[in-house]
This record gives sequence, structure tokens and C-alpha cells, in this order.
Amino acid sequence: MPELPEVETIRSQLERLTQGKKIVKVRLISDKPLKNSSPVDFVKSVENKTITAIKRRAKILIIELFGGLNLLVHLKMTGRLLYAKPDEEVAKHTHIIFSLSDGMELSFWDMRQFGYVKLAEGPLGDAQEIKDLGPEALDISDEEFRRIVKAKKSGKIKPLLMDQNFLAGVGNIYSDEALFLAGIDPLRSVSSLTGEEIKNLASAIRHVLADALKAGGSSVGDYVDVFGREGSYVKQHRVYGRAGKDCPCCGGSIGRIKLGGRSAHFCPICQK
DNA sequence: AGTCGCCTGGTA
DNA sequence: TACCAGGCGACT
Repeated sequence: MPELPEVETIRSQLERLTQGKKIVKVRLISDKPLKNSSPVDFVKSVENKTITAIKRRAKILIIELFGGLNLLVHLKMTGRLLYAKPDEEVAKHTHIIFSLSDGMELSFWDMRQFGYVKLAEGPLGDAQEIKDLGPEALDISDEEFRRIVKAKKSGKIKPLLMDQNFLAGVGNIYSDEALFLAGIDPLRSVSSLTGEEIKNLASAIRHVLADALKAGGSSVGDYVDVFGREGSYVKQHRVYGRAGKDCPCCGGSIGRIKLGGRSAHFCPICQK
């Protein structure tokens, strides 16, 4: 599902709602999200631990537990973390229910089952999922962005923006939106970008992510926040999901191509 | 660098 | 029926 603005929306909500609360019970409806870790260890390690902080790195949520354990949650395409009152019937696609000391439940729901909830011991920076990530996209400086772009000798700009080890937090929606704002064709090779284009792109990335965060993210298909509410940034999309519609800048038709197995949306006139 | 696979479900 | 979907890792 979500990219940085959506995950950050959930992070800040969880921080407000669950920080300082204790996880009094864990109900594993399915082991699938645990990937390789043992269900017994998972439940034993998490039950009766207090949530000390909710952090985020790239698109990964980090639920910090008292005693130094971290729960890493990746929502991938359709994962949700839902905060709600206990319900008699468990909704379809709910995999894990954490009962909290305030009487509420935090549920991990994931229709396509790509997401994970993993226990990470030791320093967070040592975790396999975290250690190779690039700098955070939301507040990347012009200088830092220029440095990491210049370090790349080959490849196309759009797939590079989505590479989490290059830049952390940008996915298919926001790479399209940022490239549109910067006037750069998604197929451009990294090495062909001018200094000014790189600067404009850094600015566009920060701008798009900050605006999307303000709007509570983009609900294209499945994304909802911890209360099950949609984000409203789709209304502000300039190119993503708008193939065949008018470019907000020149009035031409928005195009859509396949790039690296994903769809890329762009204006063939405004983006060079 | 490009394609496939993991899954379920919605839409043309 | 076929194709599409906010991700990403494992293949060739």
C-alpha cells in the first residue's frame, strides 16, 4: 500500500494512541506475517511489553517495546494497522490482534499478505530490513540528494527514485508526482540529469511528500489510516492514475507506460 | 536491466 | 477472461 506519507500518517496516529500502553495479549490468527520467526517466540516476546515509542524508517513502522525489542511492520501493498474497540467477529484478512491496556485493539490486516510483522532484537540499525536503506526522502537536502545521484553511473531516474537503498520512502505514486513537478521524463538516464534538474527534483520530492502528508496520504485502492479513514491526496494527483486525462499544466494528455514492471504516468509535453 | 512470484480482489 | 493494483526480493 503505502509510501512515506501514508506510513508517517499511521506512525503519528499510533504514537498518540498507543505510546505508553501495554500489549496485554497477542492473538495470532495467521502466522503468515511473521515470515520466518516462530509464533511461540513472537507471542511470548511481545505480550506484557509496554510500547515505548513508534518510529518509522522508509516505509517500515517500528514499534519499540520496553526492554529493547522492536516490532518491524511493513504494510507492503495492502497492509493496515487498525485501532478499534474489540469486536466479536474478526474481520476477514485480519492476521494479528494486539490487545492494549486501554481496552482497545491494534489489528494487523492484510488482504494480499505481502506485509510482515517481525521481531528485531538488538540495535535497530543492525536489522537486515533497515541497515541498507538510503536517506529519508521527506527532509533530504539538496546537497545530499545531489551526492547520491552523482554516485549513480547508470539506470533510469524513476526506478532509482523507488529504490529504497538509494532514497527511502518514495514509491510508485510519489516518484511519478515528483518527476512531473520537476519536469523530468521518467525514462531519463540518471547520468544525463543537469545540476539544476537534480536540485529541482530534490525540491519536488520534499514538496510532494510534505503536501501528501498534510492530506493524510493517497487512498488509491486500499489505503486507510488507523481509524479506517482514507487520505485525500488523490484529489491533488497531477499524473498518477490520470492516464488519458488533461495535464494540469499544458492541457495535453497524460501518458502511461510500463517501466520496470510498474506503471509510470507522465506528461510527454511537460516532462523532458 | 528485466521478469516473475508472492496473494486477493476489483474492474474492463 | 484478462489485466490491474501504494512493494520488493529472487531469479535470469
